[in-house]
Amino acid sequence: MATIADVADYTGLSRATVSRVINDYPHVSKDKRRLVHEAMKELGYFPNTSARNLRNRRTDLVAVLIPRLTNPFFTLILDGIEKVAEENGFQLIICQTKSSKKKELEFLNLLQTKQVDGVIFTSIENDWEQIQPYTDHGPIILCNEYHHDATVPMVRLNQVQGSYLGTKHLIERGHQRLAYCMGSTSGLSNDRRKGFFQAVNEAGLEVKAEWIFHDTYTMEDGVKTFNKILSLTERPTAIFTGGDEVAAAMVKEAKRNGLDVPGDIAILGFDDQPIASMIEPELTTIYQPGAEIGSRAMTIFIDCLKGKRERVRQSVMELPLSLVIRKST
Amino acid sequence: MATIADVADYTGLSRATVSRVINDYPHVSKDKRRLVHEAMKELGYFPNTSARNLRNRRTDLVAVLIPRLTNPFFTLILDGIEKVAEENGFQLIICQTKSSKKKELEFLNLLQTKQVDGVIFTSIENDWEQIQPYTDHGPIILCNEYHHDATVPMVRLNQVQGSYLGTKHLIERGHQRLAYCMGSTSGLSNDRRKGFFQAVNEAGLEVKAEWIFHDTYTMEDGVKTFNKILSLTERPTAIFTGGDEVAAAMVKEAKRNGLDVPGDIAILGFDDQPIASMIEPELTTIYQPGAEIGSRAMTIFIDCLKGKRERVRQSVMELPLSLVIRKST
DNA sequence: ATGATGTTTGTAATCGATTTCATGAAATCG
DNA sequence: CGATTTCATGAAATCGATTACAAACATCAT
Repeated sequence: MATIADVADYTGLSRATVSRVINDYPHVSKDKRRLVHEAMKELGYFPNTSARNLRNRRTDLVAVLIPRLTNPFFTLILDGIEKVAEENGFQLIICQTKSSKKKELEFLNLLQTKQVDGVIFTSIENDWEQIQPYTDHGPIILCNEYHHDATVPMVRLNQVQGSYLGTKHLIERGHQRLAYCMGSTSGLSNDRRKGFFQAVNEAGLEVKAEWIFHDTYTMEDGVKTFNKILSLTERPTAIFTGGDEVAAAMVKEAKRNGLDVPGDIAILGFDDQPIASMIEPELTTIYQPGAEIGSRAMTIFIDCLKGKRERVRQSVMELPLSLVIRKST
Repeated sequence: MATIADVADYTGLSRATVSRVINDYPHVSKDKRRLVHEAMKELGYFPNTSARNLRNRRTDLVAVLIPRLTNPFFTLILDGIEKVAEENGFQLIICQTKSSKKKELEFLNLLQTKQVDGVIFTSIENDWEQIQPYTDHGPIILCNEYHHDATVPMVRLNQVQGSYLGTKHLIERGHQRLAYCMGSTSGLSNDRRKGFFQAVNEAGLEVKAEWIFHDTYTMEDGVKTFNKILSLTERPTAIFTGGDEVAAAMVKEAKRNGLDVPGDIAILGFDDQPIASMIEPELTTIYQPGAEIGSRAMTIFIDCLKGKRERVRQSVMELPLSLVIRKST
């Protein structure tokens, strides 16, 4: 492969001048500029990125930590990140953590070894205490995650507001007995729970303990939980779910039981995934602007890198969720 | 940041010895080895990747070209690629082409400038003629794509066999009048068409021209096409579709029209996407082993890089599709 | 003791760019 | 016209590692 020295020799100029041409610096005469361009083409020369990175102490590479590539919500975030990255000449390295603490830390090596300029987390497994030391080595942004004591910029979704919105919608449709059905008890769930009860309390409604369900992640879980709800003597007339899959499964199960949705029972999804508009009736659900938080996070990242923004100070940007009213409520 | 020279100074050893310790070479005495490790920890030293890459003439980075990050089939491929990459110490740079010829070529710059060791295409827009020159700069693998005149390894799905399988299944269920409904007229579509007619001809069935539909990509298209089918005087009893979304839309529309699936009309999906098992009735569909071709492609890539395999010779690996029988046929 | 062999370490070249500083030539100014 | 500024170019240092080669020393067989 041809190097800058080859181009210099070929043209009879110095490496410095060739470099100036490559980087389009001023103070190079028209002829030499042309001469160099011709030589580059003639020799099939391309600047070596590793050499440039070494010298420039930058790689224009960003590591994006993502739990699962096959989770559409995270690829949506990735898509948003990519858009801004592409516009600004950054490349992304994908780091699939599979929600493993160990892997997460391993990927942070990329930062220490300067293989990347910085890191964007789209989910975080370790405690902040573990992550904090790495902030010395470059910008770290939390996207779709919130850690109380994190000393970096965070972009998150306002889950409280989102589930408040959805719950209020159910109440406005006249429902008095609401079931709440969630996955884990993570920070995300807590927020949603908070929004749910905020709306419920505001309306002066009561929610019985037996109307609250946890550990409902998959479609199978959804079917099980739905049947539990059916068997209740005082049965809720609306269900707030933690995801569209679960909601879709419930709709399916409701119809199998001869119930009309939303006539007999209303079901609210979460996430506005493709399924939401594919089933009958189409799901009313809550849209999370995944691409949007990705773009925002990347924009903030770039600002940090350019020093336009403090990178080791906590800052929180919160984006609202929105209600997508369809036919299931 | 500390450099190898700092570690050398700190320990009173030479950079060479420190390097030997970093890379775990033999012929370093126990004490010095320990000494160096202590110094590295003490100084917070991490080897600089750009410097190593420059010297080693490798980056352990692979560019993966993908049309859309939000397309689940491609993220499945990506997932397969990632698995093997991770096992072998490679990182992936994602290059979203959005099916643009221009972007595709731009990303190939990464190869010329040695930012990556090679490239895996999961879709290809340009003619091979445009791509061919880049093979000089490192391994290029085609994954999920086939170009007749490409001089590189290709891993592809046997679409002919897949659609033959699906069509045969419809015929075995007793259907005599089959509708065929596809998206574009790309190579992929041609293959599927071939498999379809292979099965149809084998069974001695006739397919009327009016039972063939094109340009059916989205759910809306699916609804439209379905209604066209409904309005036919001699109506097909089974529909072979180009994707699960389209099939799902058709199922929905069939039910809306009071038709029983599969009783009145059978509908076959393609791709086995999550929706397939979420709708009622669950879709019979054709599974494409996306992760599998990804893994295979990455494995081949590594072999090429290590010189274990010719990298500028055409080779084709074909993986079979399989039928997932559910309730819609 | 001698030479052969193996271990441990260091010196210096190298990978391929960018950039500081110096220098001479050309342009501008009073 | 001399002084000053701007332009065009090159020499050489630098970024931070790896490695070929050489040298010093220890080990071992003869």
